[in-house]
Amino acid sequence: MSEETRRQRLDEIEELKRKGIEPFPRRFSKTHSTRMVLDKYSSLESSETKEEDSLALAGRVMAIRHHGKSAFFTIKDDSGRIQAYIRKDIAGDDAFQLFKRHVNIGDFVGFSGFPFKTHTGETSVFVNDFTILSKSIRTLPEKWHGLKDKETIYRQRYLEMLSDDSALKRLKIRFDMITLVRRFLEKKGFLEVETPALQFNTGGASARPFVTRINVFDMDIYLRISEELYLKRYLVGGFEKIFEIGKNFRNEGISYKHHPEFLMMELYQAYADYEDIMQLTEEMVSEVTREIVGSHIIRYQGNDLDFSRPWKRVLMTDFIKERLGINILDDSDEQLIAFLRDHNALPEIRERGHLIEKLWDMVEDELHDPTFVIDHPVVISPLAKQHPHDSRVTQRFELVISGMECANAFTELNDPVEQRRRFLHQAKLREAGDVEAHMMDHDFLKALEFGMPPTGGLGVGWERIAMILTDSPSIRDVIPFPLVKPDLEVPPFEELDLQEES
RNA sequence: GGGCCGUUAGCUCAGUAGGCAGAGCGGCUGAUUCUUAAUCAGUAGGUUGCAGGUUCGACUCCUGCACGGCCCA
Repeated sequence: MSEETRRQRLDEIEELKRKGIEPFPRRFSKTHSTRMVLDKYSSLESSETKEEDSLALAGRVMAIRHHGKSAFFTIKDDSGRIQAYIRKDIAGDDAFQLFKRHVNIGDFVGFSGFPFKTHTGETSVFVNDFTILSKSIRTLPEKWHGLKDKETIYRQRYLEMLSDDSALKRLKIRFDMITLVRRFLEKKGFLEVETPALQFNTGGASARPFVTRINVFDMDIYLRISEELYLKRYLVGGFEKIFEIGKNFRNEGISYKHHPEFLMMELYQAYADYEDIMQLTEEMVSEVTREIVGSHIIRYQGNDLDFSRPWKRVLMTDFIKERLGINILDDSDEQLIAFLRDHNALPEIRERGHLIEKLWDMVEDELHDPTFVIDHPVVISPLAKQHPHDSRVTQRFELVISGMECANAFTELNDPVEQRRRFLHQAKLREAGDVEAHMMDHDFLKALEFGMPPTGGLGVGWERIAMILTDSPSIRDVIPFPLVKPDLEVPPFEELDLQEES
């Protein structure tokens, strides 16, 4: 097993130290990335060398092809891979022996040399000096098939990153996307702010929170389930255009589109309504996807999604009526229950809001192209302002892409009396056993009573959009270190190594 | 929570009617000064996820558990 290989490498490290060679030196002066060399010297002719140009590169050894007194090897850095060629007569006996005897796949190395192109036309670096930068004592995943085991990929994502260039690219897209969002919002005059993640009263969404313990107060405290109620306090305080990008935590199931800890972006704009926010959302998501994918058509899991503007809008009430024949505003609770029972989808809690959510769940996945689902019923929207033409619904929209809720927004409820009424209704639901109902938040109500301007607000689950942009089937593919049950197996040899070698 | 599938060398995977556990990559030794999944010769490496059961004999059949995946709720 690899324990043998590991043993050999540990011995090798000792051997190097005895020879006065440091297996873990402190720094290396690198002048070029692999990308820079490939870009700069692609125009060389085959077999052409450019000895006058001096290069210093560093990276991880990914492949070695020994040829007696010479060898080709490939290194990888964060810009890509390049081939290097080391020859005894050029690099010298010491450097060549060091390479030949002591370098393995997985080691970090640094070398200087000059560019050349092989007979077969591959841009390479001819090594004239060589050093080890960090010895690896475990064997890397297989060079051709890479890492396939999902469990290992999730538990040891670094192995997927270092062995699968497309994994690196996928994760980079996720982070690039967030950078683009920040740039877009700054350009629009939004200020990035922060709100507490530890909250005694967590609200702003229908979800079960994580409970933890704060020792100085000897009290239970929650991890936030949304940023909403604190961001609105900024509006009360006088900020007009703000956003926050941060982790939220919901103590719920894990699925291809749910993860207990996820990245949420929320944005609030004073004096705007949901119509303004819809325009902003469409512009923002379009710009970000265009920058990353460069097309209005995005291939996702075998389907083409059309991001061409303007995006379709459907009334939630109409869409459910059209697909299921149920009118969520006019039909009675009994009619909704009967329908859900017939479809074996009756939720545990038979409150109207839950019935409507369930009916919506049944049709949500029929929307593929980006679609705004608008004007949700008041009963499922306790923080949204009512529609001026129909007090049973709110000025709210959800952006659905490929059956996933990617964004949620509304004209924010800023009437403290109405907000109190909504909270009271939620409190009743909680008392009746609805663990996801909103908590009464007196501090927030007090803030509202000082006056909050008319405001449009938005929440975006960018990780779901990242799934689409990277054609990933699961949200865990764009979360670098997803939650997995801890591996309780303790390696038996930890103590042994230290004792034996000191 | 339910159903289905998976777990064999560091990695990717074979395997048998229930009868000595295999290959490739990687490692080690040697040959090799333009290779590129380099090649050639040799070689080491296994608690077959864990615990029980059936059996003369279990990687294989049965039960339970753990972890993971997919689907459903």
